[in-house]
Amino acid sequence: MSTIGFHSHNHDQCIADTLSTADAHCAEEGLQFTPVRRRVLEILLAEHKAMGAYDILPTLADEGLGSQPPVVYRALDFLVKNGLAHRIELLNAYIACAHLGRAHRPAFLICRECKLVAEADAELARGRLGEAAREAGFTIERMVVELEGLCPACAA
Amino acid sequence: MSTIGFHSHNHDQCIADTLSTADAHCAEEGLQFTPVRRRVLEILLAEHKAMGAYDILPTLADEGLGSQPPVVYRALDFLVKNGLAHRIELLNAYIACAHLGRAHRPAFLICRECKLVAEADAELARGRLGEAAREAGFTIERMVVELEGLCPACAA
DNA sequence: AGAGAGTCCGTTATAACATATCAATCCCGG
DNA sequence: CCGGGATTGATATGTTATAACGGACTCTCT
Ligand SMILES: [Zn+2]
Ligand SMILES: [Zn+2]
Ligand SMILES: [Zn+2]
Ligand SMILES: [Zn+2]
Repeated sequence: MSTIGFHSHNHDQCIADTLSTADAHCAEEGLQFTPVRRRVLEILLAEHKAMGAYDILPTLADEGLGSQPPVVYRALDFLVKNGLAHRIELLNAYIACAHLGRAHRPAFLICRECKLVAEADAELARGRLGEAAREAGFTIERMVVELEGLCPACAA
Repeated sequence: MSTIGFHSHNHDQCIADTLSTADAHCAEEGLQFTPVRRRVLEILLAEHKAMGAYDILPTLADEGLGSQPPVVYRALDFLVKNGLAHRIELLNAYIACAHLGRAHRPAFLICRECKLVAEADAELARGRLGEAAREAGFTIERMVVELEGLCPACAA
């Protein structure tokens, strides 16, 4: 799994691909990909950066899609629950999933300088830590792995 | 490194040891371990659970040690900066360090049922994930590893 | 002693993030 | 057409965190 986000790429294509994959996924699963939900995903997709709920809200409001916090939080809950977006705990913010369609346990690389967020694979972290948890009798239900630091561009 | 928190242990001793280690550490480093700061650490030490700033505040207020949010946040910042406590991002809460004095990169096992938090070693997670970050050109400055699940007692 | 710097603390106000609740609407199968 | 489930609208509130300013104390240098 690559760490999309720090690599330069055709981002318009990246957006289009993700949206069509999301459409297909929701159709398959019988999920209602409503205008609010779709637009929130589009807004998140604009950049590979995390956005707070209150960053998203004004855009939604301008477009007449709802102007109160619950509207955006409900949409974000839907996206997160269905794997279309992820919540970044370190930032209290949300980001579109960069690996839509592929089952994955995300880990995040967060640049403290430019705020870009790349998505990597947390399975890579599980090995010995998973063993340690098992030895402690702990049942892992959710892993949060977030690495803060400097992306290649900002380190240079 | 053991995962203190889920094991039964002499907790009064656990508290006393940690406080005296903290006293010694602050003396060595020339840090001012003021009454507010010490009391906040004591409050955190009462249980191996994470507490929010606003859980701590009333106790402080009752004792005349400050009744406004900045008081407790400043104390928590001090404790976290100096390694005497850790912030749990998943819970927006704080916990006393269970491995005071030993250099460590903590990972947390958080029971969603009883809210106990155990501290394990995040180095265990670094191996292949660290490689992946390096390949992406990402410089890790801070790791947040938090595992939510069920502790042995609650799983039974 | 007095001036200046540094650190900590008290206080007010506000920012930022998130949810509870209830009513209205839409949509689809029976 | 009707009923139930999901979604949305709207108001209010709850929770977490910081900005900003001034006062108290201590230490140091002159
Ligand atoms: Zn892209
Ligand atoms: Zn960067
Ligand atoms: Zn620790
Ligand atoms: Zn438990």
